[in-house]
Amino acid sequence: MNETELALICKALGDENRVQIIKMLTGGELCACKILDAFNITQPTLSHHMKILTECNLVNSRKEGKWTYYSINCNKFSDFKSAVSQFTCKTSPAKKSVGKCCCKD
Amino acid sequence: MNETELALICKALGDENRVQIIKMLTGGELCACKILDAFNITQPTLSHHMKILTECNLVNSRKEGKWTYYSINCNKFSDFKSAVSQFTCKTSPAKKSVGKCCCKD
DNA sequence: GCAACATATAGATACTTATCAATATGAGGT
DNA sequence: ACCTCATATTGATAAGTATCTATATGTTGC
Repeated sequence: MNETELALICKALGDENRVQIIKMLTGGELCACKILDAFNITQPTLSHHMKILTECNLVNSRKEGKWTYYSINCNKFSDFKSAVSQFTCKTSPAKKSVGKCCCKD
Repeated sequence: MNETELALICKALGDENRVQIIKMLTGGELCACKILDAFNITQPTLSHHMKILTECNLVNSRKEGKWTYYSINCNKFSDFKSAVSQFTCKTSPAKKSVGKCCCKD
């Protein structure tokens, strides 16, 4: 996963409502109305959030009759998790600057 | 890590410049000027991005003389990674709706 | 076909954000 | 003290976003 896509997914998760939605969806597929019940937002607002989550492919949608069901896109979500985990945390020693910035070496 | 904090960190990572900055910092501590060199942005813009990254504690800053050095806050970053990985991906079967929404069961 | 329902879209508004130019702050060196 | 350099802050602006109300679309049942 490249940085552009990673940033896009992070942006999608950069809203507490949407994090909560993802959390709900980890329990399995849910219909929009059920998600809506859990929040203090209007139906169009939920629709907006779901669009953001589906457009970055983090969430799948499926229509069945009148209802729309949402679920986590496991493949994309795994990609995201592994992209995040690839940022390994090296505690490199600080470069000693002897009157010079590191940049000027 | 609660959802509020997770969303805050994701929002910080929801900008491609900042993702790139984090990526650079995985190689170890860097001074601001070196980061600036790598981007096509002005110095105040970088300062703005670094503020966002430090205010959510994803990045440490350290002053040494005229220079400011940035590094990843490994603890916070680990917390973030584990919070993300805790969203396990259950591929639960879709609830069969027989003329009813799942919500109305 | 029509009414009821679930969801999406359009349009408006308030808020936030990314960016820049200009300026301030603070540290070192002369 | 003054100049230079690195970074932060301020203020402005354009773009993006979260939310709402109102309306459109599409489905189901009568």
